[in-house]
Order: sequence, then C-alpha cells, then structure tokens
Amino acid sequence: MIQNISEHDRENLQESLAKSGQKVTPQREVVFSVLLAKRDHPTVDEVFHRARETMPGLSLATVYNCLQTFVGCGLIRQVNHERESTRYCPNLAPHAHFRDAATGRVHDIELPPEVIQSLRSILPPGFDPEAIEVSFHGRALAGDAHPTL
Amino acid sequence: MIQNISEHDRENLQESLAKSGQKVTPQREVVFSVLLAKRDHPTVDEVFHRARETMPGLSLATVYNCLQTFVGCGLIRQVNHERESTRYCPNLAPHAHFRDAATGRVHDIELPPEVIQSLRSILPPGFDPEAIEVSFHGRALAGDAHPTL
DNA sequence: GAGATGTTTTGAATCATTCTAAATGGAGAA
DNA sequence: TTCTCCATTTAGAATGATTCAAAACATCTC
Ligand SMILES: [Mn+2]
Ligand SMILES: [Mn+2]
Ligand SMILES: [Zn+2]
Ligand SMILES: [Zn+2]
Repeated sequence: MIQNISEHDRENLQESLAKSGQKVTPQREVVFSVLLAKRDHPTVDEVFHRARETMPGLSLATVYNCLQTFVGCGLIRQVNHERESTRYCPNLAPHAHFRDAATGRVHDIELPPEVIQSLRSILPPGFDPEAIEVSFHGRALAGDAHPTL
Repeated sequence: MIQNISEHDRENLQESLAKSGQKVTPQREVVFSVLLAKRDHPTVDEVFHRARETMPGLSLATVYNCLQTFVGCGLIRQVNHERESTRYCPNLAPHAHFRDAATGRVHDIELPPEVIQSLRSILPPGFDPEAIEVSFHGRALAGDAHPTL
C-alpha cells in the first residue's frame, strides 16, 4: 500500500513545519502520508511498519521524532487510553475517542460545540482549560457503520 | 502522619474485598488508609512512601498488588493523564479530572448527570459505553478554593 | 571545499509496570 | 499442638514504550 501525498497535504505539511522553522524531509513525508492514508489511530510501531513498506531504511527513532514534531506543529494529535501505547490521529476537528473493548479499535466521535460548552460549564471559577479530552470505552456493534471520520 | 482507618472505612474495605473472596491484611489496610487520608491522586510511588511511614517493611510490589486489588473491587479508580505515572482516586462519585499544568496537581470536578447524558448523546447508535472519562488540562488559579472533593 | 545547522540513525538508557519464584503467615484439620 | 493448605507478600529480574546520546548524513552558505 505505497501511498503518495496529495499536493494539498504536502503544502499543509510544508507550511506547518515552516512555522517552527523546520523542513519537509523524505522521512517526514512518508510518516505523514502513513497517517493520512489510514486514519485508524495507529501506534508508533504500526506507523513504523507501514512506513517501512515505502522506505525500508527508516528507523524507529525517526518515527518517534517525526510524530513528536507533528504533534508540536499541531498537525496531529496524540491519543492515550489508560497506559497503552500512544496512538496518533490526524483528525483536527474537535472529537472524542471510543475504544472498542472487543477489537481494540479506536473510533472518532464528533464533539459538537454545545457539548464542549456543557463540559466547560462544570468547571468552577478559576479553572481555565487549555485542553479537554473525552474518551469512551465499551462495545461498538460490529457493522463498520462508523468509519473513522 | 500516621493515620488510622475509621470503623466505617474498615468495614467498607472488608466487605468489598470479601465480595471477591479476599481478605483484609495489614498491608491492604495501610495502603487503603493512605488513599483515604490525602485524596490528592497520589502515584504508586507516593502511596509507597506514605505507607512506609506507618509500615517500614512494606514493599513496592505489594503497593502495586494492593492498588490493583482495590481497583478490581471497585474501591478506587485509576487516573491517567497522557503517559504519566498512574494515579489513584478513592472518590467514587462520577467526576472528571483537571490537571493543573503549573503544579501537576489533579483536581476532582463534579460531573452532573445532565452532562453525562449530553456526552452519551453524541454516540451514534451501536456504541455502548461502559466507561466515560473526561479530563481537563490547564491552569487553575492558585487559591485552593477547590479542595479535592 | 570547509563550516554550520538540522536531521537521521544506532544502540544504550530510563522508568513504570509486570512477572517469577521463594518466603511468610494465618486458618483449619488432624 | 503440629501440619497442611492457600493467599499474600517480598525481592529481584524482566518487559516494553519511550527517550537520550553520540556519530553519521544532508543541505546550505561562504
Ligand atoms: Mn515490530
Ligand atoms: Mn522513591
Ligand atoms: Zn481521533
Ligand atoms: Zn478523582
């Protein structure tokens, strides 16, 4: 599944990196394209194996470096559940995560502004949130009626 | 700060353990009392050091064992933020956590039923949550106006 | 080309957590 | 009482994700 990045995505990558004085490299491009190709919240190891199909010499440390860089640029988000390996998500819209107990798969769940507002409203005065994380854990009925959005 | 457990709390411990065929031991009692004494979401290492003030021979492995046992019994909850060390919380009421970026402290935030309902409502049909986790990260204005509830 | 700078690579180090196997201790049977 | 059984505790080794350190590479400028 060798996948190329679209012109639009490459520009997005280029500009986001440029904002913090960093450059597009072949490794970064491959890692980014892996994230865009299958938005299933892969772990570092999964990204590593997928990226190696395109670039066999790529090292694990570089995958860690790239992902960290992208998170720093705001290109992707980290997703943690309990103490499992960190997963990565290129969906920048506000959303929650649902981890299916049966399959281990992580689904994106849209988080509407009014729900975010209701969450903010429970904070006593003086609490100023920079980030809000919502995650569900349970069973999701088979039928892949809900592709990772 | 050697702390004794109340009769009420000891019964709670005894009955919860009994439900899964387990017994109160001196170690379990000390670890449980540490959690009740200061409800500040301590890490395993913090529990370990506090418990050792009362029981100097206590081992780290036992602290891990006790905490795992208590989580299994539903006596306490695990609290994770990103990939930091797991923290433990004896507050069984539905609540969210706010991690203060400045101090690292974790505060309990009450989660009213209507907010929980609004969170459930964003799930598409077929998603059946067993657990919902909400966590905030940001600044909390000094004044300890909000003791861990 | 030489120097500067940022990036990648390898392998070692870190650190929370789990595992293993040996010791301990209490409850009940003999 | 002494013996047996069984859960629990203990010390230390193992695990596994992540980070770190230092050398190799690339690219750019002078
Ligand atoms: Mn692998
Ligand atoms: Mn320590
Ligand atoms: Zn996502
Ligand atoms: Zn709590």
